[in-house]
Amino acid sequence: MAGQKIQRQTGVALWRQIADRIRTSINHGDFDETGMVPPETTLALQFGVNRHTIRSSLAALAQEGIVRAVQGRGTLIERKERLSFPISRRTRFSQGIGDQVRETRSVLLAAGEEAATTELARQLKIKTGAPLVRLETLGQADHRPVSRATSWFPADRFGDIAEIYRTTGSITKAFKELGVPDYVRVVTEITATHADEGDLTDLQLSPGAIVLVAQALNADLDNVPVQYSISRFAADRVRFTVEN
Amino acid sequence: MAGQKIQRQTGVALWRQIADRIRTSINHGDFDETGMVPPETTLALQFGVNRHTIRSSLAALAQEGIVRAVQGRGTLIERKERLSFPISRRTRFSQGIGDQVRETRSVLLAAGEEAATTELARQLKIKTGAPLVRLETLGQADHRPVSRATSWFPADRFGDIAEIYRTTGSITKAFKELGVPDYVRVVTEITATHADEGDLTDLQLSPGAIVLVAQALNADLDNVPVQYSISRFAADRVRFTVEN
DNA sequence: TATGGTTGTCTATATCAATAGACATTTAGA
DNA sequence: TCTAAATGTCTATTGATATAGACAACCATA
Repeated sequence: MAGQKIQRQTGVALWRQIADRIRTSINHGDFDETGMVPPETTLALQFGVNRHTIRSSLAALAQEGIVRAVQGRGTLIERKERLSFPISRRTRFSQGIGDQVRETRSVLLAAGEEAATTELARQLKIKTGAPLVRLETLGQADHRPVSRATSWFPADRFGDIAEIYRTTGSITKAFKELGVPDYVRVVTEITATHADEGDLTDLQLSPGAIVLVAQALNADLDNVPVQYSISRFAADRVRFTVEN
Repeated sequence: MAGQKIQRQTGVALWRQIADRIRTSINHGDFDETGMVPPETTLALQFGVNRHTIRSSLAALAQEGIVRAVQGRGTLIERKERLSFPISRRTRFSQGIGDQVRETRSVLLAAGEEAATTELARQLKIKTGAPLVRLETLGQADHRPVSRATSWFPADRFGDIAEIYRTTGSITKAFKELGVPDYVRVVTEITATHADEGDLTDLQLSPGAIVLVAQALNADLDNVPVQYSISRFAADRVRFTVEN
């Protein structure tokens, strides 16, 4: 556990800061030898806070299913994971993390049609107001939610993509059926922010958590934009890897 | 302002959540027409909180120099910025954002020698314990801190890099003097976390802020690793752009 | 100069966050 | 079976967070 001090009177409660730090340490493998978090009294000493504050932190982590406290023994680590998510010209959800998990799945949350806003039109190189298909999807790895994405497709070429996606569960396959045998990632923009209400429910996050936001543009092999998407990842579960 | 509700009893104070949201809206250009933040009473109504809570949020933003309240008129937007930071095979700090700001600068905070840890040795493809030069640098754009980085270089090839960097203020130039005419980014890992104490001081962040963390490996044209670095960016000031 | 809209300041109250201490309960191992 | 070490529970107190209401001070403008 790095010796960074925690911040007081910042609008972020100590128990939350400490919970975030312990979660990071778990993901980093700091406690792999024992498979347990250090005793509450030890942590309280390390962080310079009261034991009750540590208990609040561990309670939050237990709520997330990351640790489990056993009276008399200690606090066991139940789960640790931070998926490495490659971002490259050939970025696809399932491919990159396929070797890190047993099963990846993509679920359609919602679908609909809407007119292109100025921003979406600029990205997809179409006219403002042109019809778009919007898909809301949830990416899962081993039945754990990892990302939630909103994607827009030009409706003239991909009017039926929602239905095809619903049956195949794959954007790549849907594209193939609609005459796009292959596509590439043109650009990805990455930002970070606090989790909103949708993130909390869809990604099963605890409030105050951080999400990584990736805005991506995909194009077919003729360099014509086919998909613009905004994906939100649980920051403590993934890591983006940019291979150049 | 997006209609996301704010979270109560999460360990993150309401005033901080709201401050983050307002800052994002400012950066997004939501208030560009008036150049002002909506009145406190309006914001209180929108977020469903007391006016005093909004005042706490605006006070925090004023502390950051983002807004300035004027009695009788309203709260003026003083500054908005979110630099787009390209990540590519030829990523350098100054080049990518050069057209977005008037001046970029890099300052040496500290330098020293240390032995390679297992992790650093693996990245740089050298032996564990081999001597490394460590540089702590601060990247600035128009005199505003944007990123703080820790870099490691194999000492056998780059033993004098600290001194050369101190005079030139450029890694690229230092490499050139040491016989590396060109170098490329091999891989970049991107994560996000809360700001630590060093971030607060060096990046002039308010506590609880988010930082984007980029761990990067650079290699020379023979594909020999020359630099491993961990950079921390103020998440509300930058956006990573991955061109593929 | 009168008015409406805005920020600034004050008091009061309730709840959350954090500390402090004491003791019970459970487990593993000597 | 005793003991040490760990988590579980309880009470009490302090400071930060949030709400509520009232009013002052200031600005732009009709």
